[in-house]
Amino acid sequence: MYELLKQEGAARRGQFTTVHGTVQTPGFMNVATCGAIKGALSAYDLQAIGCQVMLCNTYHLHVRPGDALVGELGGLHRFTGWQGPILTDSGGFQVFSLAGLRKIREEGVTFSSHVDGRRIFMGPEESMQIQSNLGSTIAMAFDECIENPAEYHYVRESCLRTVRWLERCKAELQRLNCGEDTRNPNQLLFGINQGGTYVDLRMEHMKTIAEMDLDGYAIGGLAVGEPKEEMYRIISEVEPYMPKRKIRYLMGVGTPGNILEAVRRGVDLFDCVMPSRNARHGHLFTMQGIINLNNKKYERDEQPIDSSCSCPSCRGHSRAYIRHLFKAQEMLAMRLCVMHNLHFYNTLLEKIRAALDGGSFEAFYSQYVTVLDQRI
RNA sequence: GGGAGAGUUCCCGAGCGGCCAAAGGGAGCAGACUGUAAAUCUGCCGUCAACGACUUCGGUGGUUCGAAUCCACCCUCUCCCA
Repeated sequence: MYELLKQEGAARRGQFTTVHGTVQTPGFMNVATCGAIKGALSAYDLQAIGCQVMLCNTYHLHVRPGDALVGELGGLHRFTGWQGPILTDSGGFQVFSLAGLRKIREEGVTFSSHVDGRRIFMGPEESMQIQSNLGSTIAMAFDECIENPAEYHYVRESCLRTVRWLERCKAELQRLNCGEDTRNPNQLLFGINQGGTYVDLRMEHMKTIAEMDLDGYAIGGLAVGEPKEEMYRIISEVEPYMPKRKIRYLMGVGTPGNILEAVRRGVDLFDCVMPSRNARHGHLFTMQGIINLNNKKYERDEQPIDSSCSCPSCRGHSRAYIRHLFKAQEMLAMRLCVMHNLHFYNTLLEKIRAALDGGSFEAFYSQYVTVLDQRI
């Protein structure tokens, strides 16, 4: 259940209560596609970096180790050791990212497994069954994340199909939640807005799904190649049609600046692989901007990654040391950097919440919106 | 002392008369990354006044229109026999 606590312009401060705990919003969800944050972080580490929600992936866990196995072992919470809220993405993004390996039909999508090539069929029902087996707190509707650019006609047909798929998802999850052996009878369902870069299709689609009384509403299919101004415009245009009393999630976004802009336009939840992936590649986020620790200029830099940061990595580790660990290909380099970047994202959202609480979000926004995405 | 083999650009290592500034790795330097097929991928990597020029393949001479590639001697290293 979403509760709106305070508003500054379109920006919302709220909280979202689930059976696995309450999420303070705006909030960031930490991506653990295969049940773990890449970079050797355990569920225990998630507490240290201020994680509120863990995000796992339906397709990936279905391929390996198999949702039946996870279910048999008590579901994702027990399996991973993370007791807080878990959101499972539906596999819709893989319809986009595994484009070369799949075929879309009305019933669903056939994938060639990226692991062993075997054929995998996933439609709305299958996606819900898998997510039910996984026992996540929040299930995402199975959608088609459309590539960009795409033809108007194709996008319109795809949106209509995504609506039909959403109806099937909702019906299937209701059925599963009533089952006797269900892992989480309270499993929630979020719908996903699509429409590419066509504002009229976006609005029409949003209006349609807004009437379906879902537990939350996501905007998908953004940050897939379009200019960021276009993404901001689409969020602004679609936002008025999103239910005010439901939580709103912008999928897969983004840079710290993107997040600030989206919060300002009324978004509550985010997830992104950028902090973890970039960390593994030596790119670190700080309140002063972005640094690349691989650069020679940090060879003798005794400062921590970010002097104003209180994460475990910034306590007692210098840039010079972590740079050395990268060059020596020590796993600790990635671990320290992933912890820092995720701590940074979770803390950034915490700062945004504090600003909203204090009525100073606009000031915070203008101070940091350009600084944070800058290379220094 | 005798015999066999090897010395290539920062390192390893291909090349064995022109298509060679010299394959491929590695190292180094820089860039990308947005619901993760990503500890990945891309670019640069002899020098310069740079769509061209110059200097490189242990050293010195030589053969040839042309040599990293062939010949002679020398230096260094490795292995085998004494």
